[in-house]
Amino acid sequence: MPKFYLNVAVDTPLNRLFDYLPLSDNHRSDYALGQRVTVPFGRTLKSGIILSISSNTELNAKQLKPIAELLDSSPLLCAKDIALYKWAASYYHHPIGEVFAQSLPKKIRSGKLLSVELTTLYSLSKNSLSLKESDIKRSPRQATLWRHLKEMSQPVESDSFALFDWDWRSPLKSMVKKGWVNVSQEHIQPVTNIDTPDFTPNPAQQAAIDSVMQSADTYNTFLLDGVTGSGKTEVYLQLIQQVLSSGKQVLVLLPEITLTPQLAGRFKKRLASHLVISHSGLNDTQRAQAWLQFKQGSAQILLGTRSAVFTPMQKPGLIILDEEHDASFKQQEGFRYSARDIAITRARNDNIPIVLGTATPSLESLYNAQHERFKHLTLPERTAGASHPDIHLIDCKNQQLDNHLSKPLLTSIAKTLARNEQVILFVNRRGFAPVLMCHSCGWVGQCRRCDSRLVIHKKSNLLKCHHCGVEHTVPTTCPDCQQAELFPLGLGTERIEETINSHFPNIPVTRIDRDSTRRKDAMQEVIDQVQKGGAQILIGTQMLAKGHHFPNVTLVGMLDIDAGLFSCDFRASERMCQLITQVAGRAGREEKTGRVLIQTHHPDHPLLTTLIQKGYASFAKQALIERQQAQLPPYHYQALLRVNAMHEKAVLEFLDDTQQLISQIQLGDVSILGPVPAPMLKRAGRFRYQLLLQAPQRKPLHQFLSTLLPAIGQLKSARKIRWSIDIDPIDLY
DNA sequence: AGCACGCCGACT
DNA sequence: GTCGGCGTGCTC
Repeated sequence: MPKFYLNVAVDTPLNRLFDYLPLSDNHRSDYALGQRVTVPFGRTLKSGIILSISSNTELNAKQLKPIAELLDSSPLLCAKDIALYKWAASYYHHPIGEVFAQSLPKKIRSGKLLSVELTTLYSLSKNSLSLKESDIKRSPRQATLWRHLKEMSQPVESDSFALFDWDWRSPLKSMVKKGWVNVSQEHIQPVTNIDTPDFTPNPAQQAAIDSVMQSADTYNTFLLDGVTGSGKTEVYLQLIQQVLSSGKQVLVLLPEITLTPQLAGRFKKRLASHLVISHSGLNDTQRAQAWLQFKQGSAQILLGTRSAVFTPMQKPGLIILDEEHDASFKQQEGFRYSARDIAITRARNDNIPIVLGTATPSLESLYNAQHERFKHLTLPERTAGASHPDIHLIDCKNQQLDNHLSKPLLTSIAKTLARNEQVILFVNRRGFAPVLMCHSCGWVGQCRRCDSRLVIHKKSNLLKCHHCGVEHTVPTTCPDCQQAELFPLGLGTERIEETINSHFPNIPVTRIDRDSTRRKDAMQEVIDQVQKGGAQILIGTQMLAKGHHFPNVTLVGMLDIDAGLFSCDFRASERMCQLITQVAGRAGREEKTGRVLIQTHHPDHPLLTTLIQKGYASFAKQALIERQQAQLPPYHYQALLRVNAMHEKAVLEFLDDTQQLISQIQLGDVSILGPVPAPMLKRAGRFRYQLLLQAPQRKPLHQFLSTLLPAIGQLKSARKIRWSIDIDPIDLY
């Protein structure tokens, strides 16, 4: 029997395959690429995937072990899926085994369970249909269930009872017992009542639908660029319907916060198809089920967040990625990837169209559209009922500010409240103030573990480091000069909350940031409270800007946008303009006109004036032109140089070293713009330092890295510090 | 990444 | 003696 070796991608941070022997009584034909295995690795068992089978190995017989178990008789992943994972691993320079492990739902990765669960369906039996309401009056819960089932007029899943806030299980059980309700086990969920509203696309929507459908069987990336309220969702729904009717599947990717049960419900109601959902809020079983059903083709639509981009498709038809610019499509830890860019690669591999939707396109997507790599579709009109909000700048130069609130803003707040309407104030920093300073000697509270400043949290009386999580109690006297002259500098959500409370003592004020919404249902409670209506003020960070829609909010104040104008992060201005545009789009939709007031010390800053006078599209065009004039590439490559050091002393050495390293790295045509004065992140003895790297011309990321990595390799062997490079998965083309 | 091995200083 | 902190090397 000819010998053969299984080349397995093992779930380990080592970037290579490992050779294993087959099980002793197995034949070559028992094995295929894409099968899952468990293998002995070191002294533990790990899961892995067979990526190739070879007839020879470089290892000697003593080093080889047989696999522990073959989990699949037929491959779980097909050649196309494997190719995508391999591409991602090489593109993002991440160990192949971890890429496979992180791209598959936990239960799929290791478990043996691989069958689609049957769905239990409930429907009224024939004899109970003839019942009258009065016959079941004695048990009101059964009556309610009866009415519900009668109304649905077709078999329903148990989750259709979720709308009742009482335990429907036992009344349902007794109804089954009495023969009123039939129970059946089905393979596929029923298609629920379909809403088919009379919808006639406007000309722009129709044009967008037509261009995508014209290339329904070929790869193309469409940038669907439409302001809030221009009807993007309707375009998606029409496209999905058309693709489904040709018997193909659709993958829909959304940012984390957007994928709410409400939205999924809206899709379900409109599309006569089996739809599954995948996001981080679901448990392992639910995710594994969605994965399987989509892979096998029993579900036609998958609605998911970032990680769903890896779900195999039986019959690929279309990919839709909404809010294309959203940062949550980027995985920022471990295997760093951009779901947007992986989705584009997938569409290209599968030869299907992909639609990127947004009201505020990222600059790189806009650049790609300008250079005709993407097709630019615009939806300029707002659909009926939506109105434009006013945006105004408040010049704060030489103005007297009351704890960072200007007079015009305070007056507007008072007027809005008097009309019984609601106000949102944006402050992009949680805590009370970002800096604690000594008036006597200039001492500033700094984190001893990172080089960032400690944020004052007045409610908990703590100084917190927002990077590494260190907490100290707030000192009463200066640690350096012992004077009791410490004062808070700058603003945060807590501070604005305090000031607002003193100005409007009788108005309910809610603070919304990561501190106040940590509790599980806290965000939902806030939303409920706001939807009750009445005059109130919401103070929050940008988490307030996304997803939720507060129709009674007619005034939005933005308090600290100047930081976005001068940040060293080259994406800060882009993000700030996106935020303003999103906020403006949300303020007072429908019958009420919203007003956005932006406090700034730089009302003449070209970014702001362009944005406010001409809108986001003009700002973005302008920003791209400026980069060209400065002979900057349309985008930069950003890499994280991560350095492992062992103890505190090594940090200082490392800091000095970094300056040296920068001068020593020979990067050919790649230049280093310098270390970003971003804080170092320290966690369990690991330190991070950010460098901004720039390639002079457009260059695929992996080429760029092949210049960078050898240079780093030399330094790595020359020095006794361990370091690795992590790529921020932005700007791929 | 883990984990073991092995080297050296500091303790009942 | 031996306990434990951490530098080094290995995982098919």
